[in-house]
Amino acid sequence: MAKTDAKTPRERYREQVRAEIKERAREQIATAGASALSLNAIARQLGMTGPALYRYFASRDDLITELVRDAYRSLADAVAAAAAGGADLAGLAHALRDWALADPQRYFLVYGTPVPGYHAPDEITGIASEIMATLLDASVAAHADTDAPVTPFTAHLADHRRWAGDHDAPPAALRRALTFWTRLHGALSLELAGHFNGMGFDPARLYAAEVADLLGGSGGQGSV
Amino acid sequence: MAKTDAKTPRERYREQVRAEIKERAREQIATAGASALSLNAIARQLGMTGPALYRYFASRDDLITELVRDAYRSLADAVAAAAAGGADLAGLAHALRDWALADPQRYFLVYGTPVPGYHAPDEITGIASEIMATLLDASVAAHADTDAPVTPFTAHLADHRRWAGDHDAPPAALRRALTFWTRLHGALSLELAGHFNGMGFDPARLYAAEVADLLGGSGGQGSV
DNA sequence: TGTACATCAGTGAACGCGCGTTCACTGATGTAC
DNA sequence: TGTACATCAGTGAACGCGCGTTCACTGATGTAC
Repeated sequence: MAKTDAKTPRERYREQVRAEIKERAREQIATAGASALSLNAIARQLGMTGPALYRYFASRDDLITELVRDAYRSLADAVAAAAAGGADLAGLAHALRDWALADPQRYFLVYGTPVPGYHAPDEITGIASEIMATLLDASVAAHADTDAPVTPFTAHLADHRRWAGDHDAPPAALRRALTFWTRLHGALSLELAGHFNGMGFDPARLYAAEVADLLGGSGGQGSV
Repeated sequence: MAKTDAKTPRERYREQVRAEIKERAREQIATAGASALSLNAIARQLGMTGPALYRYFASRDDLITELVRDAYRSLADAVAAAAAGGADLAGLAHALRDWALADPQRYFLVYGTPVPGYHAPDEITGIASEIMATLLDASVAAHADTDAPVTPFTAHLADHRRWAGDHDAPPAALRRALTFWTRLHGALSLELAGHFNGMGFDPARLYAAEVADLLGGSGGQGSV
């Protein structure tokens, strides 16, 4: 084992430089948005010339695609780690928020304004499925499903569950996972984009209220 | 009256050219995203040279800011028109979705990834307040408030209602208006960004279910 | 109605810039015998 | 251990490009008397 994946000094150096390039790229994005990312500027920060970066990334687009993939991967890992640590749906929700607040621009790399015409590589859709699967597991574990009423939408989901893969979650759990995703994204993305600034209330409380509502003891919207 | 706001031919011409510039700008944004907007390209499409545009807009940033303001204005008008036409909260929700689907990039001009460091002019925050006020009106009219339970979050909102201006909506209505906004934005923005693509279910039904849930007859998440 | 003047839309040349990317190369690091 | 060769990170020059913006100007449109 140590034999096969032993790394030569050159390999280790390569990986380190790649990592530094990405790090600077992330800084640029955080500072001025993804569209401002410049290979030449990154090279300058690393004390190199522009063309040197082509030893590490085939093109600017390649670098960005890799940053997007890393962001997805990081989110999937954060959620999976929380689940592995025994978190329930509420725990996942707060892991999600922590992850988002730690680096808002990383969040927008995943959920921000799409570039028209851009199509995500398969690897990314695979990671998205991973996240969904973790959500579905927690959603099933959130019980309350046995006596859940059948509604038009849960019925629709029961018939259109391609996105759930081969997960055997009951319709109410499908609905809960989906709602978890859309509602929390709504609250989070408005918060991160600054739309709550100056409004006066505490975004963390809004978020907590939405989470509590999702677990939906009694009365839906308005119960927390 | 006809005297004071009568427009000279020159004024009418100016307004028309300004409108054409904005129209082309919107097309560019819809095609390649806001970062790809180019004054020279717009001028070319209008059969002019680049510098001519400076008769109409002080700078590229100025043009973009105006497009953002127009987008806000258009949303406020759409919502106000629905309300004036007697729409209830559900009606506003569908007016919002129609507006968003009519031009997704316009939606992202309002709710998309923020440019770090950009601060919206006062005029825009004013329009945002208008929208909120319309939402609050409809939220109050959505009754069910008398017997609404006091929750930690509604109590918090009762104490932090700066965003509601001098609207006298009761706490449960504040909560409903806010939730309306965040939940529908969550569902809409994921749909518009293409995150539901290939998942199999019908986004319109998801949206409708969230709307029904907001009006919250019986059982919160899971009732529709 | 006609002439003299003011307004102002649009041009064309120019400035300075930074970008992504290619290419032939140098020189250091690693490998084989 | 030492020599010959291969690998490969990084350079520097160059290409072609398009950008936003300024400036002095031309020429058409509108205004005043």
